[in-house]
Amino acid sequence: MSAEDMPLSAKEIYYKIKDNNPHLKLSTIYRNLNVFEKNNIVRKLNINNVTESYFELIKENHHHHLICISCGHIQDIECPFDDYLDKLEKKNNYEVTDHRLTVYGICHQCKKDDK
Amino acid sequence: MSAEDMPLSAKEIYYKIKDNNPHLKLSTIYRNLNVFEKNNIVRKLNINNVTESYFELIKENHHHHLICISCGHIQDIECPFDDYLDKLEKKNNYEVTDHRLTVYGICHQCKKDDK
DNA sequence: CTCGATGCAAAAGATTTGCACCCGA
DNA sequence: TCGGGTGCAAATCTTTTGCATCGAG
Repeated sequence: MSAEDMPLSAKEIYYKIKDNNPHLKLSTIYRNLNVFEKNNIVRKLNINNVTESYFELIKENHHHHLICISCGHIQDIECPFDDYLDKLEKKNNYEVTDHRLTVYGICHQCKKDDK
Repeated sequence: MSAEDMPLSAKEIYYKIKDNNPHLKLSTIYRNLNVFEKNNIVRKLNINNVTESYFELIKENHHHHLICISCGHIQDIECPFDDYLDKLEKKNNYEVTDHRLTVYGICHQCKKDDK
């Protein structure tokens, strides 16, 4: 798996790899992705109204996603939370382990194209 | 569908309804949920590491979710965003249409039970 | 009777799994 | 030779769909 910018679905990875590894099957990709996920190398993302899962390399910098509902483009956004999660944790008597923020919208390009 | 507190999966709805409506099939439930979703009566949720979709009634108050990864309990949390999304919109030249925040953790009860 | 809702069974699509095989250490 | 990784095919699970039927108006 290369240092891809954008998260990819298993099938996208499959087609991307196909040329160089014509024999690599989709099941193998899923198998490896699962191993990677268990070892915190990739993270699985679920996107609204999209049936397949997407996978992204876990980078050093914690971030979230801004997704164009028109073209499907995904970009990273900074985590806006400072002490919010600590407060939430205390307020609800939870031990917070993870959080996901996903913002959906229409990107600049798609706004233009739509006109 | 009753005024359920917690989001339910199609199957959970199915079993919940079964006693009173023994003939109602899962496919019908999916069909109705899809209609409800199109008409903004229910919202479909994707939860990390959970394969089925969950459905919640759309309430007046905009909110997000705090989910216990141990027992699966889901509770509403307030939306912490004030002008953040406006800024994000401008900064990225997006037209923001939706956003989801999901916080995962271990609830008080599960923390206790684990000991 | 007519139309929309539902039952029913099969299809579709994503993901997983069992088993056999192959290849490198 | 051994063990892990992969191919392959089938299974599994969720969700959707086509078609026939049922029932309220």
